[in-house]
Amino acid sequence: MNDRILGMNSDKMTILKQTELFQNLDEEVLRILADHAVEKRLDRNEILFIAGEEAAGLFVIAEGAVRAFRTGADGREQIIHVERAVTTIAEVPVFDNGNYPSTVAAEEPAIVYFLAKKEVRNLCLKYPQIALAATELLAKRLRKCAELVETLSLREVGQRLARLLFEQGKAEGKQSADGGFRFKQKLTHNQLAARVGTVREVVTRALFRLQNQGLIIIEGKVVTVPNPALLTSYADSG
Amino acid sequence: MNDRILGMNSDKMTILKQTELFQNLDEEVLRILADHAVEKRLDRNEILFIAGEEAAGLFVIAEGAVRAFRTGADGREQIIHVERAVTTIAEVPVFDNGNYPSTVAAEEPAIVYFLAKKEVRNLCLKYPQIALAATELLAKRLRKCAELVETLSLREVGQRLARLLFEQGKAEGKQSADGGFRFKQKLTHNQLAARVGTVREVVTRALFRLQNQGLIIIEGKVVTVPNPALLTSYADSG
DNA sequence: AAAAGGATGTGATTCAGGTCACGCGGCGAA
DNA sequence: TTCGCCGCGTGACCTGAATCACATCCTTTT
Repeated sequence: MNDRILGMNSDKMTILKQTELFQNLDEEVLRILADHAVEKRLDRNEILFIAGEEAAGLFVIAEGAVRAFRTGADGREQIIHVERAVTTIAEVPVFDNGNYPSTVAAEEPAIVYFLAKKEVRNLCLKYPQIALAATELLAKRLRKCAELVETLSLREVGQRLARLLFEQGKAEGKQSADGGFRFKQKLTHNQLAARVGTVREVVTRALFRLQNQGLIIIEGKVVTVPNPALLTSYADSG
Repeated sequence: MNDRILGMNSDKMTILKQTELFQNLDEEVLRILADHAVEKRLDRNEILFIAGEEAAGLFVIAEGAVRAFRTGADGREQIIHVERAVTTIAEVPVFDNGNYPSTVAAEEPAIVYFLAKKEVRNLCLKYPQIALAATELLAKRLRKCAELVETLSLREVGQRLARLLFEQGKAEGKQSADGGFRFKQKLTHNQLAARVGTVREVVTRALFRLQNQGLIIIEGKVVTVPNPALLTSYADSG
């Protein structure tokens, strides 16, 4: 039993260690942190917390992926960002002492560890590197968020979609010999819509338009971007 | 001369001291910081830096106000946030080492102090309270930004406008006896449009609709919100 | 006080994108 | 294998918003 607990916690420790926030902590501290981490498993689409709820702490995504989103009056979701293992989520309320800023649900089945706000703050006071890491993390998030604002406000759906596909390609895609991307699309049109800020039908149509313009090729679930540069330039202007 | 410089710098020091980021620093450090701060005056609408430019450091807004925005292909501006004296701006690139995430221009004539990235980072390493303050600042910004994303994506213009007016009222407005707000609108329809993510004409019309629904009363530049609760509830749902 | 330049109201028009309503095909559960 | 749920494709339609084009109006400048 003791053995099992130790085993579990060293698992947790190795997870925590992979986190941008806690990577610099030494063994001892990690162990303490791991001892306080409460594990929770999430089914796909299970909700972890809801925007506006009082925030007790943050979560480490140990396995799987989650999405942070806001829900409109009509039930439509706008995804703010998606995070996959291993990262933290819900740092914002830990540092600004507010409620959860968005709803978070499992995009894929996930395992998360809960860490109380107080723990994390204490750590920050004691180990400034964490605070530093946090600033970097938050700054990156903020940058992305500002970009999202721009595209939502200033670009049209086709362009937003183009950008998303480009990013997916760059991240997951292999370069074809000629410099093109090719990757398997794991998202449904509905999911794409939620990221791009629209609805399913519009995505379907926009994808066809992109194809007709020769910017992408879709065969089943496989997306090919023959000329990534063209795709971005489309995303950025007209 | 020496005297004058000292005078100027103690001015700067008192400004820096009012900043969320540097408020906890002691005299000595503030003095060093002030010595390195380069002052710059901005006319209304003068541009301080442009999105995508390499970022050399952050700015302290000593006087006036600036807006951070993104420009669309057609030249339309989407304001991300507005900051007025005394605060810092452009912290993001200091902490994540990227370029400036948005363009910043003077909303009102302004005086700013430039602080090199390196300075600020060194301070963070030496005085963890700054890093802590930075996390709080960034977290707040991020929260606001996420809210902006939500309204842009999920609410319509009338609602966004309603929310903006409500916030203005809450911030600048006096409570009438009956609990209503009343304040002088300092923004033109164009400026409102840039914040709310639309164009002038649409703002004009949306304002009339809000009036017809009895949510606000506009007399010249004076806006009255008879029932703030009604206004928010409109902003949040239907 | 005249001129110039914003700021504002308003109609007409166009259009992207959201809504509805189906049909169809695939895939997993029973 | 069959049933039923999703995910996808599509046409018809509706509507919020952007665009264009003017006509005031109000300040600010000269």
